[in-house]
Amino acid sequence: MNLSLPDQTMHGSGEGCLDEDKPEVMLPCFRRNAYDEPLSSSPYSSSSIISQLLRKSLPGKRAVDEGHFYLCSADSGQEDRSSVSSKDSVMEATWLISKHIYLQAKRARVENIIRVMAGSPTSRVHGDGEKENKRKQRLPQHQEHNVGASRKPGSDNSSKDEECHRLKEQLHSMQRLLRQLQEKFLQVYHQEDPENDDGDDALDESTESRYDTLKHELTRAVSECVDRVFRKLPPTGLDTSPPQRMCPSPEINADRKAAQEQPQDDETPIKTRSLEYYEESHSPQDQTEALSLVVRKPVLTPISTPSVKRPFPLHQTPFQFNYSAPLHDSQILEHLLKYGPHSNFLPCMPAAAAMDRSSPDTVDLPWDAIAMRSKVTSGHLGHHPRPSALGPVVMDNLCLPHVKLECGEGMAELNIQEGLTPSHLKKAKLMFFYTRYPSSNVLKTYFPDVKFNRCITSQLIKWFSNFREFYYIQMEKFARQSIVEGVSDVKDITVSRDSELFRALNMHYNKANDFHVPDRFLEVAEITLQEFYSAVSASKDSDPSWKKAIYKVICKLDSEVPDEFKTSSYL
DNA sequence: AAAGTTCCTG
DNA sequence: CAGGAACTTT
Repeated sequence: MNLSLPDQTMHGSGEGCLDEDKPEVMLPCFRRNAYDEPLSSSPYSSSSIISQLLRKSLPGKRAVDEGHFYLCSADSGQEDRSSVSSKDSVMEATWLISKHIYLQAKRARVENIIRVMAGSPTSRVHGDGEKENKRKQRLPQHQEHNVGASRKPGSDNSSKDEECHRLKEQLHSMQRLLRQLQEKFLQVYHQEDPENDDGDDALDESTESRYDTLKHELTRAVSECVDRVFRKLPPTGLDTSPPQRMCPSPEINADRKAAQEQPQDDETPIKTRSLEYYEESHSPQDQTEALSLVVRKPVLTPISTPSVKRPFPLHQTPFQFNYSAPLHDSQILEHLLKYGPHSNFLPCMPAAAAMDRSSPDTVDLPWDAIAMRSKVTSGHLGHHPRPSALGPVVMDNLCLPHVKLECGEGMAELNIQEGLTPSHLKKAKLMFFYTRYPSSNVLKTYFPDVKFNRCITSQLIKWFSNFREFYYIQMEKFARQSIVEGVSDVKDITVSRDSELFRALNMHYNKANDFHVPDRFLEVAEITLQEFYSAVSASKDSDPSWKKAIYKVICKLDSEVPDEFKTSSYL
């Protein structure tokens, strides 16, 4: 059956916002591809999707392998495969993949609906259930509700509803992740692109391979996601949970308390739920800090090494996660986003990259068995000599079954994770060590997993405003204190990691003390303190706006926030 | 007018 | 930290 997909999805509203549920937001050149016919007769083949796509769009052969996708062959017949093509092709591929996923999933859903309807003859024939009115201009908050013919069919067909919801959720989840991936691609390119005057051949080379790897992993991940969607279609609209492989016990680092707070997904629908989290006792003192550090740890799989590989470079802050919503299946993508393609630590697809070398079409691993979720609270407030090395390590992994969660009942919208989570707050705090006055643009790029709107933006800005407030209050306080203590020379004003001031600040922005505060911040703090000291010493504080001058100085001391922070849920 | 800040409160 | 008022800046 050739299910031509409804095409009302093609009114690209120019450009602009990467509004969520608009998978159609594609580059023009992808809008009219020959997607109308199923790309593959076997929707369950998880790997060759991209290949098929490529083969389809370009008769030529050399496509996938080199990681170079020449997609718009039709339009750009004269396109010279010069240097630029690589970059563009990657992005295009990304978009294409995105589109493809959407269509595949959509088709899956349609099939599902049809299948369901087959069982209930009375159902309306136009079960198209999908006519998302991309009306939502702004005020994104509001729930575009869940289309779908099976919205409130009556009192039965609950399984049908669930399926639809689940599918849609997955779609959204994947779309969001894809968008993030796309952004990441762009970021990466924009970073290494501008003036490569450094002209290191070595650098170029490594960059090249980086992209290749990234691309391949993305491709694989996407394929998996698509495949996953299909696998999810229950033959009978019911249980599809594949055999679940329990995850071995996690290794818990002694110095870490474990997690708590289990998201609102308590009522996990029946089966699928295997062990969710390993709950460890956690010190009551930590309770107050709703923040939890979550670290992914490789699930022990046949191939994973016995020793737990540290999921992050020593010099780097450990990744912490905190999903405020149940994870979806597209964890591979999430992983890519968070850890990057070179993390050598693919919890979702254990060593997929590594082992996959030989068989491109491999990976038939049941997601349910691999997908896992780790969680851990940021316990201890103790001081670690090497915070960054220790990091929040304890975690637990679990085989997260697939989706569940139907938010409440009305479930006006899928779990799009609209708001900012405690993890975001934590991340923002750490970012403060680098920038005290981040522009909204910076915020946008550093919080790729956040769907920005006025509220979110203001909230983030407000956060930094609050951070600054605390910061300046501390500065003034300590400046006055040192004056009282008789410090007579500005030169005697210093800020080291041993300083009380630093302690206070660190406690505020890095409570868990698992982040290595950059030296630069110490410098900035010192300068700030000196500014306050000088001002107060000179009795400038008599002027109602004496702080303004200081603010002006400080805002110029902002520095770039490390790229690691750009990953979606870093921290 | 809108965005961004600071300041003050709770 | 969120809200809101007041003010500055664009």
